[in-house]
Amino acid sequence: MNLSILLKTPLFHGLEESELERIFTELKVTETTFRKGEVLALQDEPVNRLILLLTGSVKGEMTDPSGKVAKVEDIEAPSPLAILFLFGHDNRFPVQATAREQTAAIVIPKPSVLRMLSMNETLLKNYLDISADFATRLSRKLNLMSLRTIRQKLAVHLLGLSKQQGSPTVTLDKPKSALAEYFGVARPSLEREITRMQEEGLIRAQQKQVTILDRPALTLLADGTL
Amino acid sequence: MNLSILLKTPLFHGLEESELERIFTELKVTETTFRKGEVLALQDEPVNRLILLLTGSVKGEMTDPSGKVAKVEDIEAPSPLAILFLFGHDNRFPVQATAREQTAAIVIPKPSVLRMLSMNETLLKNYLDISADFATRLSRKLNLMSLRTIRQKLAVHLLGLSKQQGSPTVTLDKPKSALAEYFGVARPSLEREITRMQEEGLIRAQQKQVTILDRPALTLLADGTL
DNA sequence: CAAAAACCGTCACAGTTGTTACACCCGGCA
DNA sequence: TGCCGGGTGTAACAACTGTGACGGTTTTTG
Repeated sequence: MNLSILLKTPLFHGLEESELERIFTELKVTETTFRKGEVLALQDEPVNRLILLLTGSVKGEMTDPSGKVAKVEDIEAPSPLAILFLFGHDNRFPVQATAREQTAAIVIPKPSVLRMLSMNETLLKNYLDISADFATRLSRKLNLMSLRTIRQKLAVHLLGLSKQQGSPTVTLDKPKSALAEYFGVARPSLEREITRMQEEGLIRAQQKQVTILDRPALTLLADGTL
Repeated sequence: MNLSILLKTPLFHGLEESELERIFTELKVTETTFRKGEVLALQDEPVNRLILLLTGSVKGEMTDPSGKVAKVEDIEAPSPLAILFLFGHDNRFPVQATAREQTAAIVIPKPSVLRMLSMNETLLKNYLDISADFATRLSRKLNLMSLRTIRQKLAVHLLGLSKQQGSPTVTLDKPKSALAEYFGVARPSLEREITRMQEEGLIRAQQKQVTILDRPALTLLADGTL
């Protein structure tokens, strides 16, 4: 197994190769490969193992009882799968995971994960950090979704980007259609709101570049004061 | 310090008292008391310690730059504070935590938490389970908030309650006004939707009792097929 | 380089939701 | 008993958002 790839992943970052080898040997961890279209995990199946993607990518689909696909999420290697749902009571995969291409992964049974985390404090910290970051994103998105109007969501998101990029002029990270989907709103509605805010002089938007013109007003919007 | 209280909390459940004592002695964990109104944690302050409530309760407030209070959440002892945000990068308290009454808590610095979790596998599993359950709730609520219409939210929520209570007739856990707030919608809008669904024969609602009459239709709604 | 695909901006219209307001019921409490 | 306060049911109207559609632009890709 190629340990050097693993050492570059967030989960095993900072570990010595020898240490990792020791752990994997003791836990009898093995590598599995999936061909395109193969299913790594079924929706609603209990999560009893940790799946770590080494190469390739996986498609997460939420299929309804009626058979229609609801939500899709793509996960690229190297990355863990459903790390947040490995523990807890009544923990099941929220989506069905299917290989989008030839994909290599290591699969570690839940009890072994526990042992592994006990064996190395760095590993434990990495695991906790990854979980927490995931949870933070979840929490942030929940906050966003809790906002009433598209205007507010835009305000919050733009201020966040501005803070993150350290400039009043921000570059949108995704196409606007994807942004609309992220907000959970229709694309034309998002466009309309951008147009309005521009007409009102709150922002200036050209292509993927958006400049914040009236920060105080945006802040008020984000606060829900308005 | 009263360890027997702690042993009943989810985090320390299943541990021997002697074991817990050993851990706390080694980590030099101490108990702190807060008077009513004292601040346990500031909003946006980096989370560098785990706060475990022993007795009393805490009020979580999200204050805006303008000084207005936005969201409130209450946490009763015994319970950990912001357990999900202890790790991760750029992890800060999402709310300001203020004691609502005389409150006792133990505060464990982040490095000590890591050591503690390394020392005992049961403790580690408890911690991971608690985090995961929290994340699951978060995820579930996010799903709910992602639904477009109030009708869908109601369908999902009712089906969930029905499954949980094991009966087609469910008892609402909160007053309808609180339910509306949980959904993030206006109360009259929720009432209207309940009325409509009753007129259409999907449910029968009287007071806090709601009976599911047309489960297939509700399921379709929940799937987003409709 | 040309065709295909993805993205963008905009519109009219329909549907859903929020707002505000009023009446009612019920339990606690002086 | 009579005055609250919280929770409930309902209504009219305004505001916001989604839908479906169209033409134009940019990017990808063979």
